[in-house]
Parts: sequence; C-alpha cells; structure tokens
Amino acid sequence: MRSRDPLRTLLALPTVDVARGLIGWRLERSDELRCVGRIVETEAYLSEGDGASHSARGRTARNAAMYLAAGHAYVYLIYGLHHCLNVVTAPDGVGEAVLIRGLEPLEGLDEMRARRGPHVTDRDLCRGPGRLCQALGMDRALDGHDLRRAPLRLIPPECRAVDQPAGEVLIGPRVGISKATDLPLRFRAAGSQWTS
DNA sequence: AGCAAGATTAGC
DNA sequence: CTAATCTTGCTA
Repeated sequence: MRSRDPLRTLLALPTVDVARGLIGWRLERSDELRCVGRIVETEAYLSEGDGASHSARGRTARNAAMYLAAGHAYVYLIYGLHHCLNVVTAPDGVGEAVLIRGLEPLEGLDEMRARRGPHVTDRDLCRGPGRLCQALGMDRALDGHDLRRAPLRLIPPECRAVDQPAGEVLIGPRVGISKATDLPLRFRAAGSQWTS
C-alpha cells in the first residue's frame, strides 16, 4: 500500500523490516550543494539479543540518539577516524537503528569526489559506512538530526509500497563486528555494483 | 585515572 | 596485513 507519509509507514515496522525496506530509498544531503544517493546496503542493530549493538548494554552518552523516536539520525565516530550514519528505528525509548552501509551515487558526484579525494574511483565513493559519510560531508553534528528535514533527508522510492523493496534484496550476516556475527541482519540490493 | 576495543579505511 | 587515530565505557 502506498501511504501519504511513506517514511512514517516504514518506520512503524520492526527494525529488521525497516532495514530491508530502506533499500531503494534515497538519501539527500543539501548543504550548499546537493548530493543524493540511493541506499543499496543496510544493517539492523537491535536492542535485545544483539551483542553487537551499541545499545546492548543500555543507554550511554554516545548511543543516546538510538533511543530517540524513529526517523532521527544516529551518527558516531569509529576508530577515531570515520563516521557512521544510522536511521533510528523502534519506538521512543527503545535503542535500535539501521546502519547505512552503501549508497549508489545519483547526484552531486563532483562534490562527493571533492570530499573523498582525487584517487577515489566512483565505485568507492559511497561503498562503505565511513566512505559514504565522508562523501556526503556527514559527522556528529548530525547526531540526533530529524531525517525528515534538510540538510539530511530520506526520500521514498516512487511507485511502490514502502514495505516492498525495489528489486530483490539479499540477506546475510553483518560484517565488521565481533559479536552476534551469525544473525542475518544485513541487506543488499541484489546485483548492485555499489555494495561491498 | 588508566586503558583496551571499536558497526573502518587506505596503503604497502 | 597493518597503521591510523580518538572517543567511549569499563575496570581499578
């Protein structure tokens, strides 16, 4: 079903379904310039039974944004070097989120190249959670930001229901984690060259 | 107060 | 394969 407010409809679903459903949505970064990418890879991070989640041991200063109402951004710094963007899910007070792991660059490629550096191929512009944050100029200033509004906004795919991903979605275990490595919480657009 | 680990990436 | 780089949260 299509709804008047696709984002609201999607975010009402369980986190795992949001992670799957976000494949095909677009992320728009409107700074001075405009950058847009299509989400092709995500991972779900849950609040219970998920040792890999930042919320596994409850609320802390870092993960506070995970406990906001669904539709906010949770942005954190990893390895002291790279930022990672999450879409907060689940009701207010429940710490769950979806990590955005890959984007297909659609608009603002020149700006992305400028931010990523001269030796980066187009395929590597937004392939990886740290890379896409650098490409779109995202950092912790956006932690807690409402993803319904500029300068960082989720845009629904056209002509399909929010719970029906565009095309086939591959499901597998999450990568880059050391706990709960076997849960099938990673989602990728099948056949996309923009995933890792 | 000190310290180890981390949802990664680039370069050798 | 390893270094980079620093914040966080746990332990003492």
